[in-house]
Amino acid sequence: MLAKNNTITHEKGYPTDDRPDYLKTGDEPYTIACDTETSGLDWFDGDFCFIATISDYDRDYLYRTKPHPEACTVDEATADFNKLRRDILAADRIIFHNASFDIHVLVKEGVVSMEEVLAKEIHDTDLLARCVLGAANGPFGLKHLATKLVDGEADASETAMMEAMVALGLIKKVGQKKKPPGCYHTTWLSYPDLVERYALQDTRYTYDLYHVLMEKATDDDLTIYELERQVLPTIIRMEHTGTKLDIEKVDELQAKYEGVVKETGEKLFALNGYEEINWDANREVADFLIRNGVNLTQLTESGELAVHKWALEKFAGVEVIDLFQEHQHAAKMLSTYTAPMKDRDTVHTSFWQIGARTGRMSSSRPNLQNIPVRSGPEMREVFVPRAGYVFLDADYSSIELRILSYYMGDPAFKRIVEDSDPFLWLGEQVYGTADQEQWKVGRSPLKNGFYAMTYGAGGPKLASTIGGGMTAQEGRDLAKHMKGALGPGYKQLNNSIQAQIKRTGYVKTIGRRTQHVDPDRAYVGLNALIQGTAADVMKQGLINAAEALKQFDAYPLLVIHDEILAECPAEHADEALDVLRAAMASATDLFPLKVEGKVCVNSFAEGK
DNA sequence: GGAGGCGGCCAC
DNA sequence: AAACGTGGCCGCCTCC
Repeated sequence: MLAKNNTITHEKGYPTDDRPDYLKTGDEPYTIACDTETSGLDWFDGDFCFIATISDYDRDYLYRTKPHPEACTVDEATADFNKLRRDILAADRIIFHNASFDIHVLVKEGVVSMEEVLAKEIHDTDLLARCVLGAANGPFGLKHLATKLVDGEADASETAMMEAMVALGLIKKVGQKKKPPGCYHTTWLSYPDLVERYALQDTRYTYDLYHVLMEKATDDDLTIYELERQVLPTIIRMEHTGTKLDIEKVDELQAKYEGVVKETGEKLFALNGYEEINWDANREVADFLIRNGVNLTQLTESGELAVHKWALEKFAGVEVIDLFQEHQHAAKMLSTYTAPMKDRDTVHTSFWQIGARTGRMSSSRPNLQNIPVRSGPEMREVFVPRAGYVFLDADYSSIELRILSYYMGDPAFKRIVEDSDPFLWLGEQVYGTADQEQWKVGRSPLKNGFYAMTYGAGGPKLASTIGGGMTAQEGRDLAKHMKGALGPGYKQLNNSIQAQIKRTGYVKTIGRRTQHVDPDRAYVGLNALIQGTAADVMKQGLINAAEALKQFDAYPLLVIHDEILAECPAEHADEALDVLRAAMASATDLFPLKVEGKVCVNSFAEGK
């Protein structure tokens, strides 16, 4: 049974003597690692920090920032809080594991201001690990990395605390991931020294991990890590600022989609002989559709009858199909998009700075990088500029094609990409005429097909991407023609990338970012190189954009892969847009970048 | 009840 | 010869 023990002090929580010398870097700049223990994960929404820990080259420090009935009075917590502030401000360099979260917590608690902490040299062992080990080689949790690189027993350190949580009835079993709100705080109240030892150890792991990874890092790794470090403050500020929502518009959309669900639901209910049916249960839906005369044939991965929209495409116009599709779309809008926005004035997404293995960012809770646009602009009307501000929406135009032409190095193709509409040119090459009326495939599907091909699609996949009843053989022919139009440079590039992957297991982007690719999937190499290079460009562009927008009191809010949404005082809109476009375009001079942009007075919907 | 797989669908 | 890529997240279902 776990014993309570409130008497330990935390001046030295780690056996420092047996650590290698390179971890004991007492030199300037004065370097600390810092970690916070919080009641939950929503830094902007009511959670609080009860412990902070700092490790430097030879000591571990604990700060109880909230009182504890047995271990810490209000006065002691106040003293710890003030000491924490002093010690953070005394550092030159601060290492976090996932800096974004801890910085939000420290700022929200009032320990330091955003400007005070971002003035430090901030490091992040999550980003560093992804740069050094390769972003495809996760997981990147602190415990996992520490076990691999610092202390083989690190994984076990969590077990004791999990046992305490089980003893308290907070979780069912050791290893359970989902924990109730305030779980760590509640555990601290009963087992303070246990939780505090755990907190101290994490910070020590973070400090050591930084030095171990720095030892391993190549010059290239440090180059790309430095880019990540430079962009980090902007991303934290974007999360902190958040995006304003039109609450009434959310209500309006919710009411509209609820109406659609109700109306289509009632008609479908009637078609099912007034028997209840769960429209999210695919087996039930398949049975229902068959009973209504729909001849389903396409199968899912596991051999069930598929009811997804591509399988139902050929039945378009059949009443039961149209009703079902409309019902599902409305349900999707409600559950995924309106629900997380409901009754919120501002939405603070979390960005994962290296969220994708290629180096792209991802967004979650909620994901603001996949707000619907193809089915209509209305969901984007929910996102509005603050009073007195407008949005600036700027995106890199056909950046992937520009990167492809850069890597191909073919001057003629380069000119086509830079000076004309490359997809009109492509259609002309494929169909032998500039007259689009005579093309079998229009510009837009051709564009989709082209990207599918460069990402490794074969004939059948290409055909299904383009749709319109194209056969697999026609898909193969089209791929052949498109490759022919690109000239020998395309094949040479693809071959050399695949050869390098089979030889070394990776390729490197222009930002020196390593793209590890499974040699058995070497055909994804071109995509990895292009998408990764686009990510490098965007990150440099975001750095430039944030800096350039400052003069107008404007700032970025969102990054959607090749697009930046910024907020700007209305009176500077036009000038700031020009500056933003120029800043993004100056991200690299290896190839010309074209940036298109719009001022959106009312909402995000005007960007498209 | 939680974890994870699956089917499905939104974006670039 | 053939293989589209990168994500997040919804609800259902099965397993434990």
